[in-house]
Amino acid sequence: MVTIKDVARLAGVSISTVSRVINDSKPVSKEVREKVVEVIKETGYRPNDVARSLVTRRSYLIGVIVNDLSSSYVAEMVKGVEEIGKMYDFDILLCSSYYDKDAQLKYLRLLDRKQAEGLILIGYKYDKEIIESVKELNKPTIFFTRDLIDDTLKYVRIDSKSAMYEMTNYVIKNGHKNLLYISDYIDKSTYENEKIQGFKDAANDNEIVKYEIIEVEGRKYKEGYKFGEKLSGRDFDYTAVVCTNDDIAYGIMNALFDNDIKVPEDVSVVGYGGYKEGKIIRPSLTTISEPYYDIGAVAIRNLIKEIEGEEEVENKIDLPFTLIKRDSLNNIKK
Amino acid sequence: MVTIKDVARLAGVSISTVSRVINDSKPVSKEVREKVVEVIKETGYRPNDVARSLVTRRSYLIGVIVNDLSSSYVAEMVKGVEEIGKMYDFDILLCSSYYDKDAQLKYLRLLDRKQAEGLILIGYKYDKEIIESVKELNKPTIFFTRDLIDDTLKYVRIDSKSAMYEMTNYVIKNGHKNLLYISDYIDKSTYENEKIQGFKDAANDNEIVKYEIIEVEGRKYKEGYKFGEKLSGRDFDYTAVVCTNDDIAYGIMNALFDNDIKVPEDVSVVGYGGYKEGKIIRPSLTTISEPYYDIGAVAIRNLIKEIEGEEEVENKIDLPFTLIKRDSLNNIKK
DNA sequence: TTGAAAGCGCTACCAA
DNA sequence: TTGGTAGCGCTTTCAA
Repeated sequence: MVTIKDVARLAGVSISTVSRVINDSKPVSKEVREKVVEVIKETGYRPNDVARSLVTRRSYLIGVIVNDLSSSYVAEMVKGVEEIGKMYDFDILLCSSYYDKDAQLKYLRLLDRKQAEGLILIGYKYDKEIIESVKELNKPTIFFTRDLIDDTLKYVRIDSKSAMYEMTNYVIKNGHKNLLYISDYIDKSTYENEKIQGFKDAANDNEIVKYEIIEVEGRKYKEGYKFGEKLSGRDFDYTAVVCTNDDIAYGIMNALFDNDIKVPEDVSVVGYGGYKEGKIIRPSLTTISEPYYDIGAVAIRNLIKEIEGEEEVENKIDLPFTLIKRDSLNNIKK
Repeated sequence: MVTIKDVARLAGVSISTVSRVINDSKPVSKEVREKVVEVIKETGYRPNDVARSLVTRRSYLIGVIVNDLSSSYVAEMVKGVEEIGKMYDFDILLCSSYYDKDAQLKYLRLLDRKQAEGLILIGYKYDKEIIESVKELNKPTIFFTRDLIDDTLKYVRIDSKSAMYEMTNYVIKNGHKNLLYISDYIDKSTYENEKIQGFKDAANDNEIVKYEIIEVEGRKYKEGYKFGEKLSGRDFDYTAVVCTNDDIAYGIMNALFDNDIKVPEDVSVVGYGGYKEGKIIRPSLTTISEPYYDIGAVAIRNLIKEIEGEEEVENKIDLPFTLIKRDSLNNIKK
């Protein structure tokens, strides 16, 4: 391994000079610079960022803790984080905790020891202990989570109340008067509460609309499917099912399909999230698209701003959603 | 920021002693150890891994370069890499190149400067220049790619020839005698060549089977859909379509569905890959499952073995595939 | 414009 | 069992 010392010796200059040409930090005479550059080329010298980090106290590392990278929306967010991070010469240290609090704590410590300059936490909800640890670290941190329990933290988020309001309204405009809302956890996360509120508001704004809210245990495809089977087995007069997320919607749609109930002819189903599968599944899913890539991108952009001390950064950043109109919702207006 | 020096001073010992208790590297008397531990607790001291790296010449960093994290199979592999890596105290530096050669080169240099101890490259195919750069770095490296152009490199892979043989055979066993194989790039990657060979072998082993091979431009859903539409528009007498990957299969199935051609009643479709969507789509997709998580896990496990100099590691690691029998293939044997 | 030297926070050697 | 110290590879003063 060739070091700055070797280059200096071979070029017949001091290491200070070599440092100057590498970093372009101070004037160096043309001849000397050329000589140094030549030696660097010949030797294939590459500066050691670890040593550099030690003295500059900059790591250009940002720690990202996720629960599960195999959720497509998480991967999409991480992609946004990574790509925009690289634009500003920051690198991503990836940690996946698989919903385990102890793992999250461990990674927090790890990221601190590795001198990460900022943190991005992407997860369903965070324990108070995690929040405390994050605060202790005293590093720029941005959360993306479904449960906003601390107002002093920085979040990137979607206005899910408005989103669900708009979706519900769209369903009603399509002639639906008897709605079923499928929730994952009622009253256990701020995000879900907001969605339910948006749903209720839209329903209540229209007096002839009846609705019911049912909680399923979990928020994955499997639980959606299970509920869909239950629903198939009994008489119901809902004309539309509004799901709190796409995974549940897929599950319900498939269970209905497998039980010969036609979507959207017999009953409409809409989702929330805008996962990739929504356009592949048949009928394609009407849903709210959350801009996951952008969420990641905006999160890291703001984090870097804060790291660089550029300016005061917003604590809460709201990103726009999109209503994606596809085929799983029937227009039943006569 | 509290350093080892502060701890030493506060505990009234030398920094060597503090180092010893942190690392448990040499015997320290009980009383002294307790004192030091106490000071560490009080001050919240955390060792600086950057400084440690500099002197130990270990970074415990592994660089992972991918093309696109939003491919579900890539995310799945990275998840395997990350989780198993963490088990051995290695961290993942994530770089996503979006199919750009220059970005790949840049990340190779970056990872070198950051003192990454090993590299995992996940990509469709690699340019010779990339291969050269990788070799120059002289770091343990493992590839997962569709094009195995250099025998001296280390790969983790699937025996795709056998996999496609088995799939084709299974299709034939279900009574299909007129097959269409959809390839992405004929003769442009070793992996695709192997698949085609497996397909041909299976078809040729059975004299009454006719087949045709068609190349579509690209390997995504979109191209599959385009081809599916073309296919719908004309008369064909294939009874089964064997696709080189799941994305193309989804595209074809949906195009057929949208054109009122029923899968599998009118024509069967099978895929290759085992992406997550395959079990959500209706009819669910018969396909070959490649164990992406395991590929990542095995890759990093072997990389770490090599880094630790534990033993001689295999150059080529073949991982088992699984034939997933689902609903998109019809049994038409009479 | 250049060089010498201090020092970033730590490990590991040698001596006591 | 402990402490002193050299040094990892680099940046950055300070002086020349």
